[in-house]
Amino acid sequence: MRSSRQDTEKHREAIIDAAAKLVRERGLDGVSVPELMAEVGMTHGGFYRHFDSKEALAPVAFARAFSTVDNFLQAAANNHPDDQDGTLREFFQTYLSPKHRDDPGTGCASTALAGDMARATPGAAAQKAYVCGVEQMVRELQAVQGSDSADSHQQALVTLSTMVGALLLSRATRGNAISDDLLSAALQAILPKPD
Amino acid sequence: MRSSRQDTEKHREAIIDAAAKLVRERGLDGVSVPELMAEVGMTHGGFYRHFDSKEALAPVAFARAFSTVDNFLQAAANNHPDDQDGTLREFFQTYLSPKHRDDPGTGCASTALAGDMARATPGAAAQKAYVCGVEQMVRELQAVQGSDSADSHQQALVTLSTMVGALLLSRATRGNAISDDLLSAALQAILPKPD
DNA sequence: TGTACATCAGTGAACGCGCGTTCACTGATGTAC
DNA sequence: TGTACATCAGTGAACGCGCGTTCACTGATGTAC
Repeated sequence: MRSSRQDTEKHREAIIDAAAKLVRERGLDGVSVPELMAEVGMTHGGFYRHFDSKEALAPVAFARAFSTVDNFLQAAANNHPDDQDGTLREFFQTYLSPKHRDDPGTGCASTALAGDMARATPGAAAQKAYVCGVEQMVRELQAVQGSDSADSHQQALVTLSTMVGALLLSRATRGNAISDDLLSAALQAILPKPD
Repeated sequence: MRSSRQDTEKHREAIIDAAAKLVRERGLDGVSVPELMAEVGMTHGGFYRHFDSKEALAPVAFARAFSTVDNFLQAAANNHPDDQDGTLREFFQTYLSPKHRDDPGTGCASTALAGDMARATPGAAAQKAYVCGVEQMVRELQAVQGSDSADSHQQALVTLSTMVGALLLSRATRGNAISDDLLSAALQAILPKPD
């Protein structure tokens, strides 16, 4: 029954990947250990060979969850080399799309986990991972959005707030007209103005 | 042991008030029936004289939770009669304050419940109450913020998104420098420009 | 390279716990006369 | 207004359930020689 070291590492990665997805979809409390392990085709007992507790998994899963949104921005940047406006445009359009709204499991962790972190114990490892992810997202946004003005940090914070707020409200109101309106209104507001 | 009709109604209101507060602090899943009833000085069994189930309480508690933020705007309006800019200024300052961040139980329901509703079953009674509350908040914001332009509805949606996003991210990053920065950056961005 | 043995990844039954909910019971309230 | 009785708000023990976690066990993997 014992797995090889390679398989063990693969299993650990699979657990983290599954947790990163499920945690964004349902929150940490919404994912049980048996359920998580079933997702990767194992039984619950094995979980504790990889993590001391469910709590110990949280920061690792959160950090993994944040790596997805990086891909959003990087993909946009790759599609528009040396074109910051084009990069931003694609990034914003992807972020504030019905597709992203309807698929939180593969989407932005800042938005998906914000509600949980707002209630988490400040200073816990999970929150540290979350704050780290948000700060990195602000830095990346700031770098692409404009290093020209002195208040580019503030600008990035505002843009992120609008994005997170619109996406979360859009998810929360899904099935109603206002859900789409929130996405398109926010997109209009943050899209770089054409010259 | 039987309560009078007056007392019964008082108890029901106390349960709803307590639920409206606790649900904003910890989410619906974070509040147990025994805990809720203890908050109003009763035992859990009596809960089911007032509500068929915990699920049936949710929309009622949510609707109650939304009445608080109305007071934010109305209080600001009362302090600045016939002064929309002054009203908005006070409203935004109150909303994006460390005090509001640190006290979700008495604060805006749109923000406090957004994370839970993003994961709720669309169309459920709880979500209907939430959507209703958000729509009313947009309407009120639109009325105060400016009926001059044709896209005042869009403007209200964007402002709400920024407010909700900034407040939620600020809560989620509490204890870190970025938490205060998010509030002040968003406040700067949405405050009406002095003439 | 083969062999003997220790290691340990994963299994699944079992634990204590708190949850939402039920229900027999109590006794003050409300009603009928 | 008084009295007899039905009603029903609230109590608290008890239910089944799923949770996080533990642990004896299995047997393939890794290691020592």
